Amino acid sequence: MKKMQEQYLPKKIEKIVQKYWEKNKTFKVQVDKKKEKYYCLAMLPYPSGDLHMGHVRNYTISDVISRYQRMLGKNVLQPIGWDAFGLPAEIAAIENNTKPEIWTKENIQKMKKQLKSLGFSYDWDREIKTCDPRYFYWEQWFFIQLYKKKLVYKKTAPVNWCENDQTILANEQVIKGKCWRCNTKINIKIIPQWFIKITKFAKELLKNIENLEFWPKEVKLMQKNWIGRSKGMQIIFDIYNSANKIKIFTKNLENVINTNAIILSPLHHITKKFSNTNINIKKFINNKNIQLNIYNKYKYKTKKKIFTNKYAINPITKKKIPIWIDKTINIQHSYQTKIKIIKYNINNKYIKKNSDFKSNNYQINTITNKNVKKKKNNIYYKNKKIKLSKIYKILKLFKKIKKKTTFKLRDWSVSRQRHWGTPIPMGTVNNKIIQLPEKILPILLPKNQDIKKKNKITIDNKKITLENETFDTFMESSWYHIRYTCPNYKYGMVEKKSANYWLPIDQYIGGIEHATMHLIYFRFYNRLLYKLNFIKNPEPVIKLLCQGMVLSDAFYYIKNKKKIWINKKSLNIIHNKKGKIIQAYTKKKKKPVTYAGIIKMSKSKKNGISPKKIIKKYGADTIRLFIIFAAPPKSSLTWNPKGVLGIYKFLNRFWKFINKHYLIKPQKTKQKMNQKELKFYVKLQQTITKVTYYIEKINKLNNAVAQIISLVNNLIKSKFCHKKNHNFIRDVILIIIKIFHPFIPHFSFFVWKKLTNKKNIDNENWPILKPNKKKNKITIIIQINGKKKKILNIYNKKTKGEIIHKVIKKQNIKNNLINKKIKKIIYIPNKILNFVI
RNA sequence: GCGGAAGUGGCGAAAUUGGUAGACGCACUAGAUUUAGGUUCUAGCGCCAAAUGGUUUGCGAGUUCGAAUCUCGUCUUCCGUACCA
Repeated sequence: MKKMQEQYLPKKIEKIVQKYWEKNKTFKVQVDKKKEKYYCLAMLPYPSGDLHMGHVRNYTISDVISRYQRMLGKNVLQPIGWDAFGLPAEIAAIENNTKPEIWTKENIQKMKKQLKSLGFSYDWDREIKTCDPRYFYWEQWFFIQLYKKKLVYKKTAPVNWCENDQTILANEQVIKGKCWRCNTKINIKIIPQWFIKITKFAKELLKNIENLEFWPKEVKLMQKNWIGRSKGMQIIFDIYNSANKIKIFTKNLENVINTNAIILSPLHHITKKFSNTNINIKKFINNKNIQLNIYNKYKYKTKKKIFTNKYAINPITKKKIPIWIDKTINIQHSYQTKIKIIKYNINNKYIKKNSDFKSNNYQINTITNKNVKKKKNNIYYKNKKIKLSKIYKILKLFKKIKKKTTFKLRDWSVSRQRHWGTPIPMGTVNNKIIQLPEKILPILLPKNQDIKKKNKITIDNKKITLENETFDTFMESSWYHIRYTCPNYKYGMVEKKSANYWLPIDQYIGGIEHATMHLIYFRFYNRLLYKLNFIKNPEPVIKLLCQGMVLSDAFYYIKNKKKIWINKKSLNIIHNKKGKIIQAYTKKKKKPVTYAGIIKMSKSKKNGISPKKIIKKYGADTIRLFIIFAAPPKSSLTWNPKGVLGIYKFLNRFWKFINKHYLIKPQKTKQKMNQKELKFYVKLQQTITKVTYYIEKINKLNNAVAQIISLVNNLIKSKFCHKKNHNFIRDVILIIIKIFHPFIPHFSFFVWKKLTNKKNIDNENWPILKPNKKKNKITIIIQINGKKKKILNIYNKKTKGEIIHKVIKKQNIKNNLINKKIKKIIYIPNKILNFVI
């Protein structure tokens, strides 16, 4: 037996272990029908440069779960790849005077190396790069299939337009209504774009949310609201002195009676008609004055609303209702749904501010919670009681009303006016749209990076003008989970045999920010592939885990009215006695800075911590263990350098402790456990049960680690370490190492090899210990009016009467009960005894 | 604006889902060991109080024998809001 290093040297051991895994392809998996499969997937990273802490967290959680499932004897698939197309590559290419593909490739190389240094158990043979033609080939092919099925179409839609740069901007590139580069005011441009008919599946996507048993309820709720089904009625309003009509959707007829204004979006077709005869409206709704995505009404500095001088006629009350145009109505939304009714509440700001509403003085019944029930089926108009059902019948007779169900969900716009993306496999011949023949796929990216130029090809003597736009990158990330099951399959999009075996994903892990968009597209795309008979499951994911963000301290000072962010390292920070930051100033110039609190790690705020440096200093196992231990996966995590050091010290202690005991050869004779050992054995058994529960049932990995750390510290401090029964300690260490393995795989790999002198821990099973029967100690809390007064330990079952009898003899209970009348005694067996006085 | 979530010591957090609030760890304090730092070990540690004890889960009400947990109101922070990924 070789002597183990006294010192814990993670750098050395981690390299050895990682090389072993790589050489032996330990985590390569294949279809094996004899084994139960487990597909564990973390959302694929965008190759932005270096790995950041958010990645480390996401992939560590995924790896812990994968390794745990592997120890349960399952065939675990944990793949990784790169979401390689996207806007940042184009921006970086311009800034660094390079090409997006070169920048992306370099980043992938860097980040791959960093991922490997963290010891994640990926099947690297399945690595996918979405910018690889072998990948997007099938995306283009599938789009053509959808086109054939009439599930895609082209229509006009608004985009952000910068007049100065003559480019279309992403929402992110618009800051406070201005271009982020040249500060020009942004306006909208309406251009033709490709759409996928996700709305056709709105009902199904909504209904199936109920079947997602192991998804977080907040995600399900957000998706429900995003799809936004509402059942109601469509009512037709005539326009006064005009042949035009306005269709209105409402859930409640009462609202219509009380309506005192109709508000149109600037892009509504009626608005356009009005603008033809009214210069003021024309000026007001000029594209230059309208912006996309205004969430808050008060962001517009200029006039937000304009009265059209037109009135609609309320089909119920026959009153004239003023029609207004409001720029702050979400354009994207109202572009389709067309109309909005103002609320009937008399306190509404619209009514208070605008006299036009006031002049329209018919009776308004403000509804309060109290009288809403009474009025449910009736309304009061001019003090007369009218049945709602009667109104409905009359309106229906005149064809002014019909039942309607609407959805908030809009069709998926997939066109992007970008170079660095999957080319859309469509074209035009003599201005007529055609799909490209499948035989010429994949359509590669044009060498010419200028998006404004259209390329032409000749096929079968036809001159085809190619679509110069590319797909939304959500397209790539919507089906990668399927391609991972057959990444190198040449004869089709999906190899059914592998897909049927591996899918659906058993555990999917990613940030909560993807709760609606990505995860809805993901479900939608999976459903499409299911409908077209490529895969067997309509839903992609059984269990979903959404992890929080990684935060850290941030500091800034003000220069020229701008915040200049500064890294913690170049500051002297003064804490108060209790450790709170009270002051900070720069090391060099002693300039005071402002503490911005604990915020999301980002390059721009200069508060990022490089995982690379931490790995170099303390090793992968330390960073893995810390990031899991520091916070529950769901909540955000604050980076604490001292906490990392604490974990490192802990691993050191554990390493040295093992070193002390493994050197002793196992004893041949079996010995019985003594009392202390038996007690520890019970704790070990309980710990395994808890750790299993925390990992598998509630994903509270931080609690699992807390349990193990506590157990190890208990072991190190225990007095039986130097007793004769070395076998006991050896056995205990081996079991602890097993349950610790998913978290610190290098550490455990090395220790296991040394202790067992043969085997590989990667093939070990999760330990199960039989509970050791012990005398049952029962703790009963004695309360007076629900407040704890005493803790009573009993060893044999006792009746309520016996316990009360015993308790009221105790001095402090006696004191509390003197001269008091006991109203009630509540007894919950083996738990609580509460005197109500 | 709309949708979702969170708020517990100096800090990260725990609380078996309505039943001992603060497990586990960091930081801090005191002592021991030590070679300067670090390491390691022992003890203490929500707040008030010398102490019996009292009081504490953003704030304000309510339900209950009993509330961090349920209900209503309110404040703050974070995520998303359809072209960042």
